[in-house]
Amino acid sequence: MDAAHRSGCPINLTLEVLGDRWSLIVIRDVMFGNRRHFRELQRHSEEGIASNILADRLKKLVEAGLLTRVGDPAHQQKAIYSLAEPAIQLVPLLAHMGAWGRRHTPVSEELSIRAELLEKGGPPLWEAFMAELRHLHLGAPRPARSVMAELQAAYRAVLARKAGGEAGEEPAEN
Amino acid sequence: MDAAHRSGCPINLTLEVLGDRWSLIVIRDVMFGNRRHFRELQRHSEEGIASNILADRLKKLVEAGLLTRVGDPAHQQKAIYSLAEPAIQLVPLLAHMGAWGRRHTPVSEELSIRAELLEKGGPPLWEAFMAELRHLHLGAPRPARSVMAELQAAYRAVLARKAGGEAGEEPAEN
DNA sequence: TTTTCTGATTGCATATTGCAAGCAGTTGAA
DNA sequence: TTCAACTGCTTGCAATATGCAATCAGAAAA
Repeated sequence: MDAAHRSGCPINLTLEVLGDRWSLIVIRDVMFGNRRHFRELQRHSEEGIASNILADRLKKLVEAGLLTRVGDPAHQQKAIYSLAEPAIQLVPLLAHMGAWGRRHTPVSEELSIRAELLEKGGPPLWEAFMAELRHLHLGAPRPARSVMAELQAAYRAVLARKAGGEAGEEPAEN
Repeated sequence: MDAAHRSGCPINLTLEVLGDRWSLIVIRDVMFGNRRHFRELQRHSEEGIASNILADRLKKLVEAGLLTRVGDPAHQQKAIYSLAEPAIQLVPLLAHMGAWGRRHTPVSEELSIRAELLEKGGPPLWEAFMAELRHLHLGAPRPARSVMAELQAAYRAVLARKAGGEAGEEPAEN
C-alpha cells in the first residue's frame, strides 16, 4: 500500500516524511507550544494553516508514526495529539533548523528567542528538553529541569522588553 | 517582489527556503556527490529528478543565495553550480537528517554509510568537511583532511563487500 | 432550547509536480 | 565541413497538492 520510495538514502527518506511546508510546522507547535488539539493548532498558528491541510498532515504524521492520536476522556469527540518517540528525536534537527534560520533568514526577534536558547544550550539542553517531552507526551517520569518553562520565560521577557511598560501585547503563547 | 513571509519564526523561514521534496536533494548531490553541472545533477540522480523541476530549484536556490552559478570557461554554454556559504552551513542539518533517517526510516545500507560516518564523526568531522567544501566551492585553501575522500572510500568499501568478488556493481558515484 | 465548541469535510480555484518531448547553441570527431 | 552528441533548459499536458471559504454533525455549555 505504501508508495514506493524514491531511494534508500537517509536524507531522501527523511524528506519523504518531513519535506513539505507544513509537517514540521505542526510538529513545532505540538512540541514547543504544547498544542494538543486540532483547534489549538489551527487557531493559534503563527502561519495560519488551513484546516484541510492540518487535517491531512495530522493524519499523515500519525500514519508515519510521528504523532499519536487518542480521544480525550473528558470530551468524547476531542482528540489529543501527542509526540511519538521519533518526533521527539527531531529536537536536534529543529534546533539546527532554527540556528540556520537565525543566521540566514530575516527572523523576528521575539520568535527567534527559542532558537537562540536551543542553540546556546546545545546537546545537553536538547537532551533535557527531550526528557521533558517524554514526560509530557509519553508518560515518562517528570524530569528535574523544565526547558519548556525556560523557553516560555525567555519569550515573555522579550515581549515585555519590546513592549516597554505597555501590557496586552499579544499573548498567543501556548 | 518577494512574497511576504508567513512568519518570522526561524524554523518557518528555513522551511520556506528548504521545505520541499527536492531542494535539499539538489544540495545533497552538489555537496556530497560534487555534481556541478545540470546534466550531472539530472542524470546521476538517485531519485530521478525531472529536468524542469531541477531547473526551477537551481534558479530558486541561486536566488536564495544558497548556490552560485557561473559559466564554465572551457565550455561556453556550460554552467557550474557551486555551494555558497549558507549552503555549506547546512552540513550539520544534513548530518542530523541522515541520522534521523537512519533510525526511523527503511534506509539502504550502501546509501546510508555516509550518514553513519557523518553521525559518528560529529561536529569535528562536520567542520573538516565544511572546510573542504569551502575549498572546493569558494576557493579557500585546501585543508589537510579530505572528508570527501573518506566518505567515498567508505562507500566503495560497502559496495565491494556487498558485491562479494563481483565487479561492475553500479559506480554512479560522483 | 440555543449557542458554542469539537475535529474535521467539501467544493472550487490555483499552484506545483511528473513525465515526455523538444530546443538552440556548442563541441568534438570524422 | 559535416554531423552526431552534448549543453542547459523550455514547453505541453495531465495528475496531484495546496489555499481558501463555507460548512458539517455530534457533544457540551448556557
